[in-house]
Amino acid sequence: MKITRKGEYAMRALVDLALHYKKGMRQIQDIVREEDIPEKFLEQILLALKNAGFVESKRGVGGGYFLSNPPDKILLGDVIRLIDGPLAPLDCVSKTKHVKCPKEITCGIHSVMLDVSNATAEILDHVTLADVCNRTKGMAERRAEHQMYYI
Amino acid sequence: MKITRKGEYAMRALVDLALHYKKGMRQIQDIVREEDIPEKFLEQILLALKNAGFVESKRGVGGGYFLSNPPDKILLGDVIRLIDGPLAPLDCVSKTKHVKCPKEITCGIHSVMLDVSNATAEILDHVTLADVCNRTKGMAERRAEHQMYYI
DNA sequence: GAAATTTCCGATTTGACATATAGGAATACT
DNA sequence: AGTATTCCTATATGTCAAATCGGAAATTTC
Ligand code: FES
Ligand code: FES
Repeated sequence: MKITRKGEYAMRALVDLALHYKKGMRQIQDIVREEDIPEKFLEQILLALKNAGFVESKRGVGGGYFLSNPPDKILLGDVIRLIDGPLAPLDCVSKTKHVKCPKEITCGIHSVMLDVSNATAEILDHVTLADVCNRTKGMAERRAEHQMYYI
Repeated sequence: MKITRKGEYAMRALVDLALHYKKGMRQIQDIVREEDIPEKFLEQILLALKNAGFVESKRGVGGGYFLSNPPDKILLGDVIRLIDGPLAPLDCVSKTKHVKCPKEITCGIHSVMLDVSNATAEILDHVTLADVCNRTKGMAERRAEHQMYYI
């Protein structure tokens, strides 16, 4: 699983929306300013996220985007699967797999990559947008504490 | 970390060499026949593996390739890093990283991806070529047992 | 020492895909 | 009507994966 810019932008945008959950609409421009993402590219991404049901939107003046569900109900793994495809590092390990290795049934490499794939999914399918926000907050606080020693 | 064909071929070739460790030279043609890999492509790959010290070679009649070290001393993680680059799913998490997220220092996504990266490395930096061979053997045996019920 | 075999090495090709950008249509508010 | 905002499709651009080509260098064999 390689996470592309598109996937990274999608996650960053969703985290941004999570931080503003239940605080009204959030417009593309707002997210662009906050996250430094190419506007037209983000437009495409939000559209995909909308079609997949992660976010909803409203057009016209005062419109914008907002999460369809609470941040603690959105798994990072699902976002990545939508934007960047399977979590598995090798196609032969993912569901929509093509047989590539001539001896797949007894392929040790396949077996190892299955382990990797499961370990990755185990993490990404348990981390929610809310968790990401909390991590960010925790890191910022711990950093602030450290700063205090130098005041 | 996305594993490319090149990386997959590299691993398959090394496993093939591991299975013939201390049994003399193994020529490109032999590996091609056994593993169904494009010959000229495999040539490039073996050359890279040789320059990195994983294999050694001998030219001319009766020449070929062989592992520089015993199969239980070669880690899958090192092979993948050489051929396909960092194990991390995002560049900002790898050593040779470029700052991409504007708030990297307190980025929750970064933190999660670091976990993923570490989990992946934990597996791939403990699996050797010998382990892969054993897994293959184990799978084949278990499969053979199953077959017996149908005889 | 000529011929056959095998690895070594750089250049080139091809197609796919990542990363956008452009331009306008549709919708909603004032 | 006019403005703001999302929606949608098409197009451009560059990079890289995946291979192919052609010959040079080394080694053995005869
Ligand atoms: S089955 Fe995927 S590498 Fe063998
Ligand atoms: S630091 Fe990599 S996504 Fe934020």
